[in-house]
Amino acid sequence: MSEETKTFDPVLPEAEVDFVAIENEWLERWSIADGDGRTLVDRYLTRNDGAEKNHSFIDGPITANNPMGVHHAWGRTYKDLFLRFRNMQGYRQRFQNGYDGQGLWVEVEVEKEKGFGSKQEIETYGVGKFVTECKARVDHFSDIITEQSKRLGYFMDWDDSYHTKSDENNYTIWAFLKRCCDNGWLYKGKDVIPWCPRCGTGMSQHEIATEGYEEIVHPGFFIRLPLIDRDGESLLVWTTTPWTLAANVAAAVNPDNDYVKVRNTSGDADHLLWLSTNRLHVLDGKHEVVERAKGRELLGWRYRGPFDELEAQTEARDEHRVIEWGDVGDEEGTGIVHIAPGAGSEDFQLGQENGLPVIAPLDDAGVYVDGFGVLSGKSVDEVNPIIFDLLKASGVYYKLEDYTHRYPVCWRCSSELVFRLVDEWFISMDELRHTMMDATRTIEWIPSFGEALELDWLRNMQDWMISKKRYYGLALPIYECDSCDNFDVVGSKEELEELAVEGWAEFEGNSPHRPWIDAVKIRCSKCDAVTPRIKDVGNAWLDAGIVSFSTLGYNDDRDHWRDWFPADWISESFPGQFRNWFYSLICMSAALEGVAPTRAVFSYGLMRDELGEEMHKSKGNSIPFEEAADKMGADVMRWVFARHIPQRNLNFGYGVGDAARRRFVLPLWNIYYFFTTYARLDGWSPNDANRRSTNGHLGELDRWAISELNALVRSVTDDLENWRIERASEAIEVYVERLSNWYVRRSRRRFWKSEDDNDKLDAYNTLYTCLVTLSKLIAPIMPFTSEEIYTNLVGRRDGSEPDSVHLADWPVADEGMIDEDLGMRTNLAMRLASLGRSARSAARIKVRQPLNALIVELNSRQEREALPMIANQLMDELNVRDVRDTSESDSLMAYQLRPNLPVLGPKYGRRVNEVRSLLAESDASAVAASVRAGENVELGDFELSPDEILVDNVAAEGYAVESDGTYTVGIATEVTPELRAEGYVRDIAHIVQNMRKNAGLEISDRIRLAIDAPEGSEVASAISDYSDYIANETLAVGINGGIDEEVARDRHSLDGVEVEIGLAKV
RNA sequence: GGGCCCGUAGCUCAGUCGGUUAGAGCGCUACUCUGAUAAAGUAGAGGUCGAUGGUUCGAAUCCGUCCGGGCCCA
Repeated sequence: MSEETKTFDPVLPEAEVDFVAIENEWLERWSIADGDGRTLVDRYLTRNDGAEKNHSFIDGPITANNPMGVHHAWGRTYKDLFLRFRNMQGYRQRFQNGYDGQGLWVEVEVEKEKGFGSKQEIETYGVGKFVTECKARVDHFSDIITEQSKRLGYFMDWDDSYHTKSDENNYTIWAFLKRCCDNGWLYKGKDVIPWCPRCGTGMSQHEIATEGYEEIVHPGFFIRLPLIDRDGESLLVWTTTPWTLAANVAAAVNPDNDYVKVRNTSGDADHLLWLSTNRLHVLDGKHEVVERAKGRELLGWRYRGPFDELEAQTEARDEHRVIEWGDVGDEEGTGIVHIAPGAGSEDFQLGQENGLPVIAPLDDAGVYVDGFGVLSGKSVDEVNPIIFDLLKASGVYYKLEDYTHRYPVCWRCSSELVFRLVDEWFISMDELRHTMMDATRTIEWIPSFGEALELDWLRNMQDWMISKKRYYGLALPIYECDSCDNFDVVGSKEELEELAVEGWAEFEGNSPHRPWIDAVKIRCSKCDAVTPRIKDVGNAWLDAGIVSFSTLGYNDDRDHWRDWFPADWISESFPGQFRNWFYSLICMSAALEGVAPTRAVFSYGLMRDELGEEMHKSKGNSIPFEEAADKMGADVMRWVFARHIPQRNLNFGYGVGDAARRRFVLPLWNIYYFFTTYARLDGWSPNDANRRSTNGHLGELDRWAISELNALVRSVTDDLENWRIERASEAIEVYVERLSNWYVRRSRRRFWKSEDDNDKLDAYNTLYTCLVTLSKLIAPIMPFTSEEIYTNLVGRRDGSEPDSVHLADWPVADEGMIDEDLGMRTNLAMRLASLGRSARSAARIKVRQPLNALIVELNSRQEREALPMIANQLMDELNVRDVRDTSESDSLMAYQLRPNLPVLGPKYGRRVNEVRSLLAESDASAVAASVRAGENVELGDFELSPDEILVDNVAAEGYAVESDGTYTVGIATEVTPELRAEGYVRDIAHIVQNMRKNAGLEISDRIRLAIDAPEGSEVASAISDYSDYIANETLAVGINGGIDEEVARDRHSLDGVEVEIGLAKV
């Protein structure tokens, strides 16, 4: 096929184009294998395989527990677009997606499916079956997310996704834990954690913070704690959890607060009560204060506990005393707090600091253990009445009232949580903390406040509790000896095989999960006893934190690992990640290698609905990903994400999608549609002959478009290299807007009037270059639309260019094409044209009516010199015969003077105000003349140079004047008979154009015209004087030469003169 | 109690290394333009730039304090 016959495929106008259908077509085409069995995605992924330079990305694993929502699409868009950008730049990259698929979250969902309500039911069902189903669930949803991601246009090596449940991941964590153990960081400790008595499991702080609080009415229960060495005196304490009283060990006061001793003056005067000065209103009856004291004076006082007779109180019985705690407030209760270290998290901390005994009253089902008298064997939900009775009997009961507060509940079954003492395994942070903080400081945090957030967390973090008493998760390779106090940690599968003394055959062939792994036993390294693995599984953040090692072959290909570690960047939403993934990633990297796992962290905020409300399925305001993809399209969605400032929360919905479509996608498409429509009509294609400028040098407008394009390439590249995606996309949007509303609008006639073939070729060439380059710039953000445009313009015709925009090289700015002066004067032209239109509008003279002159007031010599170069554009744009600057027509303008503050301020300081008033009093036109002439101006004590005074035009005789504070234009308003005649002619041409369009004529159809105007009228003579012009404008081959088969006829009134026009197709 | 982010038009948000009359888009109103046409342009209406004190010739912008919203930690 010869070059001449190649043309672009027809393009649908925006009103008819179906972007979603285009996206689905591309998904299809991208997945079709070529002759070598490779799809376009394959070719994209391997594009830079031989490249020297690489750019390493490590994916934070997505929870494969449910289908992904639009909020995931947000984060995945960032990942995809930065990967695409670097791929086009030629960097060798890894395209490995990650799936998080171990831990309680998965268990919970499977339990829901099965209708399980407790751990017991899992045991009964069979741990093996249960774990197998957990794995199946993860596989199921990772498949779904993979398909969803493809729909988003996310190009990844989907067959190579890593899974945190994989053997490799689990065994690499073993190696990490072994290292921790060797360093002496791993230990077994106790902690009091929130616990669901019904489900029999602990809750992490994270699980509670997310959704686990409800308004609950509890007893607000006041009791007396009689003081041992102060007869008749008691501490008054208050609690909302009476069941914890049996575990009471101490009472806490704030040493800085004020306390009082009071006597009841209206009733029972026997008991003197101590409480906070600010809590006197909680007392029943009338009271008098008999003593005042600071909290610190109460410290050490011993008291009799409410349940001292219980066996469980043996250790604490003689220890009950008042201790200090700075967090005790006086906003609720009595200002004296009952402390039960075995039944409250803060109580436990305080107990540890004060060396208090710990009394743990509950078993894992929330039932009192032995040693609690009548309470033993009773559930925590049923003991309140018993406790009230017991304390009434012992005389310390004071009063009971209802108290409503927010209290943690189980996010699964809504049971009220209790706090329970458990054995857990920890990694000590004492030695790691500083390594981690140093590593954090080497990372570039985007946004920068991320560093402060991470450091804040690291400063305050406690030791990492890594164990969980559950079933499906990392099998902690800890073997705790029953016979002595030793424990061993196994660092690899091979090591385990070597150490195994029983159960290996049973385990072999299975993943290192419960229950299979539990069959294997080793010998205690200290006493030789046969030792089983502890039952606990690992904290899920171990699974995600290890991936900078496990996915890069740390254990078996160290060179490969070194090639890709540390990552150049990672990216996740920041809420939560500072104490989760970022934390665990940094922790494990610091522990194993003493360095940061990544050079940069790019993070972003939360997605909300369009009203700023949190998205919830139950609220009905969440948007399923598929629905959004079908309704707004992936590209529009991605553009919304790209335009958003990442660190801010994103209010997302169909409204913002539609705004992005109208603001950016449609204008871009319109340019593309316009270009291809005319190129097809003219048979223009980008062959070698057509791609050369036949004029030798391009005109002002073309050079501007190219100059701005190169400036755009430069800034977008810089922005993307520095993570400023919102600026890159904004710059592209601004460019497209100006290309559309200045370049194309100003150039339209060049495409459809063949007055100058060379000029027309320049226009095609220029717009072609702009569109092709734009398609590459938007390729990372909008993979579908860019591909559609690029392949039509380039991919299917030019063998020297890649056939897909996703295989194209990222454009490099040609600095030589960037002309700052040209940019300045085009901005000036746009500004002056806008002011000119405004002036016309104010004078109510439409643009179609030619006028004689536009006078402009400029601010610098540079601008005055530029004016002749943009005069033609202004004449055309504003339909005026002449453009002059005020230096040639002083008398037409009046002046107003303003001080140039940025110059004067630093020079004169507070005396600026004197200059201001002197200027106001001066002879404005005389000063303006001096400024214009470049002469200094003397005002009072000041001698001001021309650049220190700004001159505005405020009025003009016979001119419509507009000013924007920087520039002023005046447009001559006189309409001479000659100008009026030209106006009529343009009106008629316009009417005919509309008739052509309404009659359904093609743009290139020739016509015959019959125009009747009253004889002797100005309109009639204008028509005959300018018949050539009318014919040329409307593609008429004859006017008033008689017409056959008329297709349109219309009557119009021009200045009250009736004109009738008939039109026929040739 | 501590750390961090945010507060600008009816809505969504730019702007903030101090500078003259604080902007855009959407929405509303009027007018104009029209061979990209369900686009575009011009104008109007709409603001205590959260409050307050300070620094400065000059503060939406810098600093202090406070208020409100949010995230995290305790």
